[in-house]
Amino acid sequence: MQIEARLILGDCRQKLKELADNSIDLIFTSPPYADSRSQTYGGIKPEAYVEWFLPISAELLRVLKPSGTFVLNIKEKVVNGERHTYVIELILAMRQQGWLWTEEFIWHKKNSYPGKWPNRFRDAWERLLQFNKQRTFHMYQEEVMEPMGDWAERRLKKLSPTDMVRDPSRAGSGFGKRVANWLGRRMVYPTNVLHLATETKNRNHSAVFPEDLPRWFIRLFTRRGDWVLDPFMGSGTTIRVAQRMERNAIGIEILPQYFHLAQESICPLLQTAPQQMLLLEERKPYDAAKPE
Amino acid sequence: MQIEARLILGDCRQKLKELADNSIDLIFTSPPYADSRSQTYGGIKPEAYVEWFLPISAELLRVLKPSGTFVLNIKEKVVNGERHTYVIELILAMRQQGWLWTEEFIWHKKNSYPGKWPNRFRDAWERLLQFNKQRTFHMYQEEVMEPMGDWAERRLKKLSPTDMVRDPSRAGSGFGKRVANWLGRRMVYPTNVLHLATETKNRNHSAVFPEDLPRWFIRLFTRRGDWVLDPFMGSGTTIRVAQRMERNAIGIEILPQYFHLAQESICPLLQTAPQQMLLLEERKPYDAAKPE
DNA sequence: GTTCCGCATGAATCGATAG
DNA sequence: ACTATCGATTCATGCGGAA
Repeated sequence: MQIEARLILGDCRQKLKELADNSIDLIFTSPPYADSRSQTYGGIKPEAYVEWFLPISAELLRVLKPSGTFVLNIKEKVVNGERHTYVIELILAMRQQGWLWTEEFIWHKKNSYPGKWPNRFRDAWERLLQFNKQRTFHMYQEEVMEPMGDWAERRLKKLSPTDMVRDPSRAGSGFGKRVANWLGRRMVYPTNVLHLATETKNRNHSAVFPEDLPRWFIRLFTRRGDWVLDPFMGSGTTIRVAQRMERNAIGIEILPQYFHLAQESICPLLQTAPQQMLLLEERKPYDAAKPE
Repeated sequence: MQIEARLILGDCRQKLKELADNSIDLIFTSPPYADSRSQTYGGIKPEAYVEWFLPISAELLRVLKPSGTFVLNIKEKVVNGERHTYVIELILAMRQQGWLWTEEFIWHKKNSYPGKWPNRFRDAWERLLQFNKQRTFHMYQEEVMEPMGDWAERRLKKLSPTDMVRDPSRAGSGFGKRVANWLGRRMVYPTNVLHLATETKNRNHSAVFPEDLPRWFIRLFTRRGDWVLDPFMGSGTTIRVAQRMERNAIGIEILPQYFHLAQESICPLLQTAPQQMLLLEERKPYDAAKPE
């Protein structure tokens, strides 16, 4: 299978227009937060954030396949002692644009060390907003299953008669369990809370998120050969992971230094390639069930 | 110190008006979520939720001290495959009312409701929205410090030793022995992610949050003798915890059966008291800082 | 006294079926 | 078409009794 990694240097507000309609399976990105990276995207003020992002999300809506998913990693800043409202305003505005706000995952940053401010604690979580074009979309839940909790060891050792049939007599909240279904089962489906540590080892660039984060969503929402897009590539974490997982990937980055960093890490053998289109070798089949 | 627990049977939309301006230090509540408890508050439709809540939050703004805090436990439902927007619309509307949206804590529900669906995973978190009247408010951060170590895992299990004495439900359960392990360990400030399991033992009331949840916020935002308010008391978890921690408390509940449940659990010795004003005995001084 | 084990239960959601 | 009801699915926790 030919896997392609297409790295584009430039402003995604323009470059996205070059992508075809309905061509992307998963968009995973972490855009510059308000007021940061002021030299690149013009130092977006929190008050102007929604207005700035909407033309971009409109393009993303266009290029995403109807069966595809857009995952937006974002967290609002504190401004004047308050959490700013630009993120929740963005959700409302994107729904007006036609996006469906399917779910909000929480990324719990496990190793964020407690700090101290007079009025608040250390911020240890970020939003992962899932948007879709349609109510039905591709989701490969089995790919992200996790080992069952310890309780299962003893729980499933012996099944009592009531394990087979549970009375649904409890009005409302009762649910009939079929513990027999769990025999031989070692894995369970995850929840919408992700516990991942932030990566601290890489000193060349400040990684916005750990590789496990895009990996989890790429597993969940794409298969080999699908297309992954990150319009704010940064140093290329999403694209690098996608490429390793044998997904086609498109990354857009406005800052040359980040672009080159991404280029180096994504295709070390082609560092000097003048082309932005990098064709990688065919790879052996990738077993999604086996962690890398 | 005289500690008061005032339980009010009725609709908080009316009963809140009887409370004095600027008299409450902490409001901690979990209002009926949209479409639930339909027989009491009229089964608020998600579309009408904000309109329904705003008169209540206006009263809460009036009764809260300028130095006080309002913590709102809430989570949006899924409607037609999407997360509904009434919660984030409520945040925007409450800011228009004059509230400051200071912070959003995450309650990670370790034992979330089971289930399997083709397009989503189990919902394992809820919002704890912190609102204030002013940028400066009372916050006693040292009261919720935790031992360093597995602080990411068993966050709220770690209470100060004095709590063991003051809180009968904790004492004598083998819990005190572990306290010894914490002594001498370094204490750190927590983050804005709380890891707690829902309590499944309570059969009388269907929608209880664990006692550790109000306890944590009561410690953080109040001192002994302060006033705690829960306008949607339910079976009285918040008020019961507040009373044990020697805070004055006011609870309002519309459903007689919940009200009586609360009354019984909050003041077992005065079950038959016709009065809604319960005056408890004077207690010896409580020193939260000093372990015994 | 511990440890182990059985078991009920919980702010759920989807798709199909019925009115 | 649009709303109401129903069955199916699923995992971790703490209590209480037993070993």
